[in-house]
Amino acid sequence: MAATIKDVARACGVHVSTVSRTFSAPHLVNPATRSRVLAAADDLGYRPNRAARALTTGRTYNMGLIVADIANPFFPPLIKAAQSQARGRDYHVFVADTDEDPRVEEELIRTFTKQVDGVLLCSPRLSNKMIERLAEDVPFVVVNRRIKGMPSVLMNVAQGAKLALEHLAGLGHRRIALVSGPIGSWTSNEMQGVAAETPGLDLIFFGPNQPTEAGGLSVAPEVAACGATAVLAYNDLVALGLIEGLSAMEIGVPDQISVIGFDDILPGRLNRPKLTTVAMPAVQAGRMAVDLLLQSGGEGATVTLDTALIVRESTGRAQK
Amino acid sequence: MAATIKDVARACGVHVSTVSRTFSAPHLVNPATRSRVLAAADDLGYRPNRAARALTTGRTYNMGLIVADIANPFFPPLIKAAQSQARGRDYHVFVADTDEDPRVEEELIRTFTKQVDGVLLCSPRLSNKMIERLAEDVPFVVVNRRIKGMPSVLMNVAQGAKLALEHLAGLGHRRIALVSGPIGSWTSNEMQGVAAETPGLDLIFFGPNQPTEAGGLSVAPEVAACGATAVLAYNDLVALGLIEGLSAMEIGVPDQISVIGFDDILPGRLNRPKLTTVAMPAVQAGRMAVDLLLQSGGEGATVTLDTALIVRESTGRAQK
DNA sequence: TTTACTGTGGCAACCGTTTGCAAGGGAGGA
DNA sequence: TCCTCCCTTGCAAACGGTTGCCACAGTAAA
Repeated sequence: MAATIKDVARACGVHVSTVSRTFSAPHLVNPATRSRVLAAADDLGYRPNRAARALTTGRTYNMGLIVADIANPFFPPLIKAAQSQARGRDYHVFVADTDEDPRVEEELIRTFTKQVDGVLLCSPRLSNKMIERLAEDVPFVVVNRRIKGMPSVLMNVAQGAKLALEHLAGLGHRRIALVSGPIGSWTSNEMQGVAAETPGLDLIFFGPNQPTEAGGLSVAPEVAACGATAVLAYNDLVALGLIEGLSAMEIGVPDQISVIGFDDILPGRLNRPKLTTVAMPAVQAGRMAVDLLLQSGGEGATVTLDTALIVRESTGRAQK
Repeated sequence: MAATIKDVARACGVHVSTVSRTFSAPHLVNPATRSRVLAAADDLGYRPNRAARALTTGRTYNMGLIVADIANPFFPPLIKAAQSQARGRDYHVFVADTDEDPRVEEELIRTFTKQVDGVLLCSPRLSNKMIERLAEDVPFVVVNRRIKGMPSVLMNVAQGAKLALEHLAGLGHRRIALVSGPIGSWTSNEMQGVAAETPGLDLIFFGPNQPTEAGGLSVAPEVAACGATAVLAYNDLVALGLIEGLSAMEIGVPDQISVIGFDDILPGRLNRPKLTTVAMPAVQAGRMAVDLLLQSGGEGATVTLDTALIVRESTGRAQK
């Protein structure tokens, strides 16, 4: 069995409280004693049991990070950024995947409660109301969702969508397909909102769709049939699936249809044609989310991060 | 504050032990009492504190999953499979990323100790010796690494490499470049072993390399210069980077050089040319690893899973 | 010398749960 | 009627730490 605080105490003839203080309040113990304790601890391979410590202090020094789908390349950079930021603050991040299922999401949050000091909720599929209820048990920071009074990290999707639409308009596109994401996605709503407000465009909405390659693949026929010369897709995965589906139908991108995605994930950069996309500041968002959780103590600060249009090869002039 | 077992006990006039038993040993409590307790618990929104429970029982019903790089698309399917398998066994999986850094890996394992019942170590970068030492504190299942006496899930890399080399030989390739992965990678060693034993081939080794797109990109010039007509890459990411680098040098794949990867990740399927690769059974591996951890209690069972060659567009006949 | 601190370390309660032990009550058999 | 036995529940000690309080030096100030 692993050594406990008692073993260390016995080994160097002091009370457990002295050992405890050696680790959690070193200034309260005499340097000589302290080094004796440290030596004994090192000798026995003692490491404080974080779970036990959490029981009395209420702080676990862990945080949870819940994402809808780890397999979506958008998330890993965010996750890595959060983990490394947390590491710098002496925290650890536990990641869990909900499989896009709100029930799993809720269950996961419940499990995290009491095992972590807070949860980073990325692109949640739960309703605002539910999230607010769960927030009574554990502090949240939500990413890509706006909930009143709750700290959140937002990516400026509206701005990105605007840039994308302007880019398409500049290339002569008028009839544009909007391929949205899953129900309950804040991002999807933002996109649609901006598009609807932009004058002079002829929009066709498709959705809801799975936010994956498969989702894009399956709407490809409808998109092809609707007469749009350009597509704004929910995310890069959808865009990629769409291009795949389109080229299976011998429809060239960007020659016959232009496609823009969101996120700027790796496969989009490797794809032929390379994907034009709205880059989301995932790394920054991961970092900010951690900081917000640690600083705010649950108070509702909102951080909005800018997005940027990256023009590559999947968009071109509209054909007449 | 969240309700504790005491609140529930008080609310329905029984002792805490009765409440405890209602949840962890229901058959020991009178049905009438049980339902009273359940009602009160529900009323107060009581949920057992898993950390506190773990303190006495020694079981957390959590397991850790450590991967070298979540951003490598190879891992997410494995992670998802492990999570869903674990969920079916009433367990939860916490994922952490080491950034390919052995020190972070060790630190993470230490953090997990006592917070989980076991750790799934995927493609570890730590030395065998270190892993064995750490195994004294927490049970492991290692994936893609063979360590004596330790339960492990292996993917039959040797078989896959053999298939790949046969495929290349069949296409007339003789001079083949082997682009390996990071130091300490078992997979890399397996590949090299098989290649070295295959007669009639003229092999050139390149390595160690980062197991990423960047790694592939940076060896591209050397590979191009070495005169090989085909490349076996450590994984798909490296293969993709390589193709990218090669095409930047106006070298066509597969016309001038054939490339085979390992893993069968999504970007490889979307890439142009679509990547020929050795598919790794990541999903199966994730499931098996969970089962092994739960069943074996640390005993050293070894499971080997088959791989399969998937021929797509990045390989072709050798040019004379 | 007394007084008043200050630095150090022991004591014990507590965090939320589990669990071995024992006691009380009722039922059934002798 | 008395004795067992079983069912149900309470009691209290753990699990591995933390922390407020108190006591015991020394030390410096009065």
